Amino acid sequence: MTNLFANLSDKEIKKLMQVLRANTVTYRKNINILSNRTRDDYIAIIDSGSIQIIYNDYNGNKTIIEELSAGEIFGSLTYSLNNDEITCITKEETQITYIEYSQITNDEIIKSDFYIIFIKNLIKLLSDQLNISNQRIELLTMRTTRDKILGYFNHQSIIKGGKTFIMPINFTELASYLSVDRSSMTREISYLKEEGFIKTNGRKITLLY
Amino acid sequence: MTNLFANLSDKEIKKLMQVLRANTVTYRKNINILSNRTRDDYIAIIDSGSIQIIYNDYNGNKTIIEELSAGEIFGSLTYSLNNDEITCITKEETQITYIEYSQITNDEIIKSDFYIIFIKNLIKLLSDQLNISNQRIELLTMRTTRDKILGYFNHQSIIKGGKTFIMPINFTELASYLSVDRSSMTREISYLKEEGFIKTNGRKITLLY
DNA sequence: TAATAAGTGTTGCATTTGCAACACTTTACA
DNA sequence: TGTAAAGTGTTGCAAATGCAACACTTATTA
Repeated sequence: MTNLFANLSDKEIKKLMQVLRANTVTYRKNINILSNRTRDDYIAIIDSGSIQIIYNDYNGNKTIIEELSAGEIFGSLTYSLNNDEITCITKEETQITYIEYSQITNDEIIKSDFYIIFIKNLIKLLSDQLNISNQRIELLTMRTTRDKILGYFNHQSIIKGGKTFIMPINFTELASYLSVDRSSMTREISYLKEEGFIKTNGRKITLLY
Repeated sequence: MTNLFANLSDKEIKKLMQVLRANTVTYRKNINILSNRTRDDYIAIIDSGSIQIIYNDYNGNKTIIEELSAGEIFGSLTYSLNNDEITCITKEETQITYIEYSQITNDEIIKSDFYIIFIKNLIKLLSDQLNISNQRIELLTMRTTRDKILGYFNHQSIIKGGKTFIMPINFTELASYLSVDRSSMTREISYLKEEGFIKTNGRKITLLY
């Protein structure tokens, strides 16, 4: 279950959902989930499955900006979704819970015992998402593919606490995350290996500097 | 004053700051404001002035990731600042208010009348910042300089509600925002003008498509 | 387990881009 | 108001990158 409900019992979660007037929808694969929603402010929580956030170009090109999976949130709190340049497509069967933004301070919930916990969870969730976005900006602003790769590896190394670590995503996904051509990225990684900066074995990376 | 205190009277703001145990610091120009802070979670609000968030490369290069000015927030809620790769430098004399994250749910503030307003403001602020970050990611993930420029112009056009608009930043700042070489960007804009996609007059842009 | 899909690594080539070095204009401020 | 600083536009060139087209390996699943 998502962090929005951390430190709450099943019973409290059930109550919370009710008080928040949350509603849950299940979508099949490849559904544009925003097509028939209103423009009101809302929070969408991915209960299960995953979605892609796609930018539609002025001349029909599509760019995958981001992939979100279970536990993550999106909606007007995280994206300006009120234009037709952005679409959200389910990658698989996906269950989503919607909460109207205005409900998070309704009279009933304010009085409840677990309101502070819920608010803290929401702030934490937004904050985490912001950290994730800013982390990615940090990499995307780097000039060269080499810098992006090393920037990513470096960050992983810090997180995992060692010069050797296992990448949490595959190389195809990494290329997409860094927004570079996959084959160019592979080429650059080969150079890095030749020049003795790194060693790789599948997703296992070792920094040699 | 920042949005964190929207819909609150001066008196309430003063009380709030006190209850939150907020403290305000003024820095001179070119000061590394994180150098002597603890690693605890905190929110930093820029009261006046501006700062740059800078990434320090593995071999000494510096990349300006972002510039923040009055009213904006940063801190552990928005950036992972607990490593020495990131530094925050004041661009001018800058006043910053710090609030410990743990204080936002302390016993005293929870009981206050204006707590709900404060919480809504905080969530709004985080949410706005997240929208700004995600908006930038949308542009940074685009393949070519041309796409980034048109993506930016397009977005401005939507915000301003017309094919003609005034850019809120200058071209040098735009190049930095899109993370492309300024001269390459100027070249690409020239091509766009030649090919009849756009017209420019200083910061006034007109889309012709 | 056979067949299909997804992921990886390589390479040639054209294009895009960054870099450097200009000249020129506009803005800031002592 | 004069001078320095900041911003703009241009261009040649080298380097980096995207694209396309492969072959090959590793999952996935009917």
